Amino acid sequence: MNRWEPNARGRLEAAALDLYVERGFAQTTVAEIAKQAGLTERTYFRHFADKREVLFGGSEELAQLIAATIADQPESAAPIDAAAAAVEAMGDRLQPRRERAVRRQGVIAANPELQERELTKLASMATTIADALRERGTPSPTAGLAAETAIGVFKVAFERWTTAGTSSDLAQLIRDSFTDLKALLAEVSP
Amino acid sequence: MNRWEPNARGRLEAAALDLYVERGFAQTTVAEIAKQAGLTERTYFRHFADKREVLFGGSEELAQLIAATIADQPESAAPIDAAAAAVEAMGDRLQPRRERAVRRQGVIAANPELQERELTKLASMATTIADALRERGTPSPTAGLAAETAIGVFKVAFERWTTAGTSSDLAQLIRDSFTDLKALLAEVSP
DNA sequence: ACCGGTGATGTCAGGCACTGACATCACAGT
DNA sequence: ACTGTGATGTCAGTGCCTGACATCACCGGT
Repeated sequence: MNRWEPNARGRLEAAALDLYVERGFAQTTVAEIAKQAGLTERTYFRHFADKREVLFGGSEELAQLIAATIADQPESAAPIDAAAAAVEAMGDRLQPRRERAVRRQGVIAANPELQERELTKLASMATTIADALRERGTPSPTAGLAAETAIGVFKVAFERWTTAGTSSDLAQLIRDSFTDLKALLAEVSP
Repeated sequence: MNRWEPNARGRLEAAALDLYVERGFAQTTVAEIAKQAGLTERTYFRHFADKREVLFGGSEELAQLIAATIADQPESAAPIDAAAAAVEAMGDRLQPRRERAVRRQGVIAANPELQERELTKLASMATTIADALRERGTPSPTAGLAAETAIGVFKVAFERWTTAGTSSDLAQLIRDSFTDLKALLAEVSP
């Protein structure tokens, strides 16, 4: 194996997912992941900040998608609608990767440390949404609230998606969940 | 110092908060915390699962409060109202501890690892709320959505509370945030 | 007053995540 | 060929966290 084999990062991601699925997150060492990818432990830590991060690669890309989607919304769109559009766009982006997403989610569901990291990523996306809303003039507290709400809806829909049959459509589940939420808040006491 | 000095757990919590505030989370070792509390590192790890957990002591107690509050709601209360009552009860519980909460929040705000743990605790509370709602007959997806929404509101209100003046009332801020959210969703496109 | 059980603490050894410092290698442009 | 640049390797070290076992204070029974 040449020292300069291309795509070291991708090889590390693949090796890690395989090993985490095969023998579990806690039972896998970073040294093993690196070895399977034909690299050393030290190199792993040059590509990923810690043992968990290797499972959360595309986050920055999704953040960009969110920001772009909200920026593209017409001015007339209400903040919550713009936020909804952003998470729907995420749904569309994730849809083709459903099989990998399910596999990954299995690993995450089996390990609290990984769930913790996932929550961090979702919170970061909420921040991205809120910032993008403020960028187009939404008042700060409103933006935060809309973002939190949108991410809450996303979490519920994503959970439904990964545990449902192959044919389910994430973006549609997101729309359904939003509808549910509106009904929920409509029956609230004034 | 006697080996059996009482309240080892409390001493560890106090020592940890002091040291984390004084020199930062990363620059503090568990051994130092233990020493300051008159204990050994090994004993620290018998009381707390890891270096972060020492800052999140009252979580189980809050979970109980949540469950009890929701169980006490009249049957006529809508799910979202029951969830709101739960987070308001949390607000009342935290209000007397505001000073400590602000201090703690400063440490957490300065460290991503601690923010990660905080998100985990909040997610756990969302689960507690959802379970309590299901217990009183709320359909499962509705319960999850109401819980996520209530926690989202709590986060926004808590943020306002810790960054605002001394006189602010957390429970009131929670109610205000809920009102804001209703307004937000009322202007949504149908 | 002794005595054994019980639970909290101490001691010791070790694995593994993660980091800093420095060496080494492949490749690109000159 | 020469040299700079960036990715990788090597090495040593710190600190988090755990298992196994010893030790200590207290409590209840005798």
